[in-house]
Amino acid sequence: MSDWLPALGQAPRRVLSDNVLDELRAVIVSGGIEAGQRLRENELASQMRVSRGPVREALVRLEQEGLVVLERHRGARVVVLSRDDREKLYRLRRALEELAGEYACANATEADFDRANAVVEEFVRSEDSTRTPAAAADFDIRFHDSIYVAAHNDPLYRAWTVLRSQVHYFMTTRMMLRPDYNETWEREHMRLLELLRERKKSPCRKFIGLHVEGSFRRILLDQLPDDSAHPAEVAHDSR
Amino acid sequence: MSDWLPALGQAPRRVLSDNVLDELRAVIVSGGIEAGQRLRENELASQMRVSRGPVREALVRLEQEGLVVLERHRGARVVVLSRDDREKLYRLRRALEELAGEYACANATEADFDRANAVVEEFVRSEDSTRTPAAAADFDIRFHDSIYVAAHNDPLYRAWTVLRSQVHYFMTTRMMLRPDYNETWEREHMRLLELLRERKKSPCRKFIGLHVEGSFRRILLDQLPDDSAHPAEVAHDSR
DNA sequence: ATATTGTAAACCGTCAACGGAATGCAACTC
DNA sequence: GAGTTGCATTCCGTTGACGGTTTACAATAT
Repeated sequence: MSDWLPALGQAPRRVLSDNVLDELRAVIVSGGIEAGQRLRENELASQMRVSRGPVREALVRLEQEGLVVLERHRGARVVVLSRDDREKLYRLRRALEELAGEYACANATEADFDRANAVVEEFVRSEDSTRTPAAAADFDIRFHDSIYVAAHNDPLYRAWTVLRSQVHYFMTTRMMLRPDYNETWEREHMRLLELLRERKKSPCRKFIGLHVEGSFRRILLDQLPDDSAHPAEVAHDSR
Repeated sequence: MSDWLPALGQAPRRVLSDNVLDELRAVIVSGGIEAGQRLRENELASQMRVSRGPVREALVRLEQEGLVVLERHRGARVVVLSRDDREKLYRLRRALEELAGEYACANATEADFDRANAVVEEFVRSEDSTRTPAAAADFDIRFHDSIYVAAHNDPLYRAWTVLRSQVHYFMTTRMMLRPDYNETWEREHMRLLELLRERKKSPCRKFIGLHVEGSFRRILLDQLPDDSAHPAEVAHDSR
């Protein structure tokens, strides 16, 4: 076997359902579809110029990610997260991410840190005008995802996968960009990277706990006290 | 609307892929298929007398549960868990279950406790001769699942779903039934139920942490020091 | 004999059509 | 007129077939 070639990474082996999945997820987490709205297989399929097969597969995966709720013979709806769900979500996220921090301290490589750092730098370089809530949420998810990757912990990453899209969705739809958002974001995430590089588990865990809780509180406090912002709910079909 | 009927629970609305999923999961977690073995869609479909559609859907769900690994154009294999994976799995399970205990203290109803208790009683009533590793693992999973149910925490339950089958699989394939297994199992789980009924979060968290860690250690210590028990691994197709 | 290339079979991804369940609306009853 | 029942439409679950990728094997060259 000859391996003298300049390490060309393996060719991407994507299939239609992968694209459908990515497209649907992107649209939903960016707030492009109202919560509770029905997702008709035929509609999605014809709109994306594919058959219903790949769409069905993507919907099953989206259900696993918690973005979509499937009911037998009744079709799919975009998930509706109650305030209670969101609190539980963040409490769980905190527990997972504290663990991720510890594992990252133990297992992260320089390449891992570089990838995480690249996200921060891309955020800093990005134009102010592009800083919509959706864009900011994207950056945040990408950074924290890179921490889970750096943990090199498969079961943990799979658990994060179950929360990630819901967190992303939640952030996009409820984030308010305060004036000090950019500065705070940059500072906290760079500090976290420093702590990880020092590979001291306990301080990492504490910082991450505070960071996750803080971001949740910031998002919540900018909002109305209850769910009155979501008056539509499920209700009768709104086509 | 008349609702005078004696509360007959909603009819089960199952479809073929549900049955395929349950059947496949049951076979895999009971150790009926070797780790790393290929799962051919055609083979499964014809054996279960369904078309490939429901099989494909079940396989996607099994991948989400971590029991199966899908590779594009290459098909599905039963997952192979390394010792490292198993350690990470149990560390994560511990974190989740500690959380579940706290939430169960806050949210569990009497009906929840009854259901959990029913599992313990069924275990006690069961014949000694039926206590195979697979049967014991079933009981254990059922009990702990009822704790997660009692927590009334959807995101947490979904995270548990991602681990449950792997834990189940792990327990079945590696458990040794020591002479004192029955007594220990009964005692520890009844004690846990007591603590939950007292609704004191901190003692619950501590007990659950020790319980999960203890069961992991018991399983591991009865085994060989490394993975030499799994010599097959992936390797070339063994049909 | 070893390594490489060509070839055929096996298998997966996708599609389109069929049958059945669910939903909404109209007709009907009381 | 309020509530119920029947009906038609819509949509989902399932199937079988087709095309492309992968894998295993045989043929060829070195």
